[in-house]
Amino acid sequence: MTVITRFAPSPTGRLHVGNIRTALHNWMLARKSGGRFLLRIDDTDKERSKEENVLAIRADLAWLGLNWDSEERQSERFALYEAAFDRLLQDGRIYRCYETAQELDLKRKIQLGRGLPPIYDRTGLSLTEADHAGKEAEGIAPHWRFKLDHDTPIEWDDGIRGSQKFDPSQLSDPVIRRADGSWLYMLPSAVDDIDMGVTDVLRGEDHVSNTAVQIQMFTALNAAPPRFAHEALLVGKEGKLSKRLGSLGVEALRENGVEAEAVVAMLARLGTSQPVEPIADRDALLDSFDLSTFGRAPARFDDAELERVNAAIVHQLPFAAVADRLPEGMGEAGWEAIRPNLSHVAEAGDWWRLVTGPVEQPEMDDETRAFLAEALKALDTLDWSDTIWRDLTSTLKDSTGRKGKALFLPLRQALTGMDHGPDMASLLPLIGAAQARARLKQAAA
RNA sequence: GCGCCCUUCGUCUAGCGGUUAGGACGCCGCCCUUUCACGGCGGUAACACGGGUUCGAGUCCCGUAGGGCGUGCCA
Repeated sequence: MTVITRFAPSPTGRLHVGNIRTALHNWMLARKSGGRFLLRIDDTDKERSKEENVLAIRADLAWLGLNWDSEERQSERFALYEAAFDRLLQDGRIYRCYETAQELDLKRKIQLGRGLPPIYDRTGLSLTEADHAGKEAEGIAPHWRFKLDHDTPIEWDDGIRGSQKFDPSQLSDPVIRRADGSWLYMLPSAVDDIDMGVTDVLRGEDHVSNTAVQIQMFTALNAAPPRFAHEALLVGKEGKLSKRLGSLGVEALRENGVEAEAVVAMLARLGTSQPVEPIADRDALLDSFDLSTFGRAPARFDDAELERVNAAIVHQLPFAAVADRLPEGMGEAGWEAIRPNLSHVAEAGDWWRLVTGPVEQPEMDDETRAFLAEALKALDTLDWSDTIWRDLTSTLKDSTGRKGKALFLPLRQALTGMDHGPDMASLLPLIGAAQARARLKQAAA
């Protein structure tokens, strides 16, 4: 059977590392077996859903290379939810309630005060038709709850957490629809998973009790539940990295010059028993993807580690992958000479300036200037080639007797203006004969 | 408060009754490099605590401490 997974963000904000990780794992789960990966925009909440966020979510996923096979929007699927709602209503699995948010809050506080779990007391279930008529006469519309079947224990084999068991009587009947007719997450999600043929639901462990409830919804709708897997959440230094308070957004990562491949490589394996490695090859990552390697303890996300992975990824990037982000005129040879000194692609320009100039040379003493004049003369006797640095230094070594630092440091300083940087052997051919002469001349003067 | 999950080097983790407690990243050192970086090699470093069970416990049980999640007319 074809694996079908989905990523279902609500467009109430932008994606952050926690979201991305879940999206990535779902993408991997599908792609690994040639299955389908769906993007479902959970925008049932008109108030909080913003179109700009939908755009941003698409852009962020695209940037990460998490392509999706189809996109759906819950706001366009209300008819489906309506039908499921009617059916459940017919079957007596939905009932009307009238408590206000404040009343419910109070009830919970009282239960908590008594040391009891804050479970909805099902007052709505015992209302008579006369009660309902009375509310209607008062102009008070009901909100709706799904009635859990207390007699059937809930069980599933979680792809990460193993065997799970829930006693439905320890769960509140969830509100699935507000008085104004708008939908809450629970039912639409289950209905969509059925309708879209989702086979595997992989989400954060903050959803485990939702899964318990939704399994009863699947059953009530006469559908087989998908496979479920709940991954441990990521935590940061400050504590949790929740979807609400998430600090690290994709846009921030991008602005900081982090490569998409670095984000993917790190998030793919963080919290699994496989080491986080700078793997830029998606297929290699896919091959090693395995839910059984996922840990059950929250993993710490460290942005310093992401930076390290990023640097390692940058060192592997081929010229073609970055050509459009490099300074004007910087070819493949330039990229390969400079690449090992970078932690971000954007820094390429800083080093490239050593080639294009102008360079600012440090103060030289008389003796050094004399040596550089000697170097200029030596340069004129040599054929300019890719081995020019070696030719020049060995010639000077013989003629001046200088060696080591005394030999190469003045040359590096005169030629690049700096006392460290990329390998001179690959840099000097890029600087070119004319510029090299000009710089030596200037330094020797 | 209650429920579920979790706790092994600094970090991510392997381990599924008998191990010199393994790997990866970091860190330290060495090599390479006439610089820095890259790369190569080596080293450092851990079973949260207290009780059990057992010939034997990182591994099983109970408790304590600590952490995560849930307990929403959020998703």
